[in-house]
Amino acid sequence: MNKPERGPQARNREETRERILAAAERVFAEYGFEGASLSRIAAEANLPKSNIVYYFETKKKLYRLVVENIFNVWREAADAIQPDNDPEQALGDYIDTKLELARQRPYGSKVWANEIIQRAPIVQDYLEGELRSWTDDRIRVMNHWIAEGRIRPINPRNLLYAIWATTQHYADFKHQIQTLNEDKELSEAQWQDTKRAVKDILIQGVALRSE
Amino acid sequence: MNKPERGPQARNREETRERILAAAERVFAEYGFEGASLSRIAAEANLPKSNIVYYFETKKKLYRLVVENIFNVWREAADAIQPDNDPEQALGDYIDTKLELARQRPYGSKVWANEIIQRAPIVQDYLEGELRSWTDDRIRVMNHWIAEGRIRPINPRNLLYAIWATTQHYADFKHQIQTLNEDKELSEAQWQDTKRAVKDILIQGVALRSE
DNA sequence: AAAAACTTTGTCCGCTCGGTCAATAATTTT
DNA sequence: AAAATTATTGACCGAGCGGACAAAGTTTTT
Repeated sequence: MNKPERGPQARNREETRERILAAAERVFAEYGFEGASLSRIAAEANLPKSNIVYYFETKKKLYRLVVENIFNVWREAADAIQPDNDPEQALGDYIDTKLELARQRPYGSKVWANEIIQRAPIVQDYLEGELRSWTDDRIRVMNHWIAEGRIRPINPRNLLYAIWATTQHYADFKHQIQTLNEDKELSEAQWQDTKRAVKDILIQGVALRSE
Repeated sequence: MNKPERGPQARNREETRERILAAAERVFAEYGFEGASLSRIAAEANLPKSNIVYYFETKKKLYRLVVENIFNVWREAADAIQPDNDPEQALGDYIDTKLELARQRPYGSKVWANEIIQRAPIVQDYLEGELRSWTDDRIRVMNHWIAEGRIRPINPRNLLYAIWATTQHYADFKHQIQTLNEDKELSEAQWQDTKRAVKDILIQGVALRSE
């Protein structure tokens, strides 16, 4: 009856699950939910297809886990958006972290984008629950900043969307950016440039003119 | 031999093609290239599947036309980005037009997003040809503006990406925005707000501080 | 009005899909 | 070491896929 004794089997089980999840993130990102096939995911993970089904039961359940993963990562990135923090600093940190995630986890971002483009057929409940309350919290903070005259009175919702759009663009449209960069990945220096430019544009957009 | 006499047949032919293209835009947008099926497109267009094949031969060719359509619409939207125009006016107009397109042609935008997310398996040649030269032209204009000290010295490429990302976000992530808006479509007033806010953020981001 | 060209549509095909299942192998519990 | 549990895998299934094709209907050209 006692399972959680973490024998070699349990460890391997977790490793295999992670490997499948990583493969699934890549494949879902590049083909969308319907376009991704279990056999492609299996090939990517170097496992037979039946093994995937054994661990995750259905394609839909596997997909949901992938989507929830990226959402949770993003959620943590906004930790700095708190009433008492300096707005420009907090938003700058948020943008930095978000861009870093676009760089490190582009597949997750693409899966999310795909799911939303297709009108969230699988995770709509997530949007109406966790995403909505999380977003409302951040907007409340930004309204607080505006009330205190610490940033320009810009609709926080549109500001938030601008941040999301701009940062995630570097993941979702990575291929286009690369093509427009002579087919080369962005260099370290270009990433630094990008972070500076994005913050520059967006932060100056909300900063008080008097500064 | 003479065909272009535009009899009732020719007119009907064009109507049918347009109906299929419109249906295909919607279906490709919501399911991606692989997820979209010819039978779904056919059902959406109220035609038998064979008819689609008759007019467009293959799914791929039909898809390409859909993608080229939206690209051409977007291309025209940037007409105002010319060296002699006022930068803030020109960029503001571009943003306005781009947002209006996000509102009126969300499906086209979604198809484009899907194609890029999936690394442009069908239209890569387009990216390397028309998109690249078009983009370089705009960047040249913006560098000209910077050299003349008419906008802040922000990397034009990042600025362009910020504009694309932010405007297209309102099409591609329309469903998410709607969910965060109490499941209601944006009202006319909200669209006006959005246009103002987006321009406010991005234009203030490039505007000279001295103004 | 006969012939030619174009359009519409139903049927059919080989293939891949998500998922089931049973056989087997490996590990853990008794 | 026997029994029970967990993990791995190949064979298989009905369904839907993109597309080929031929028959029938319509329009245009002779």
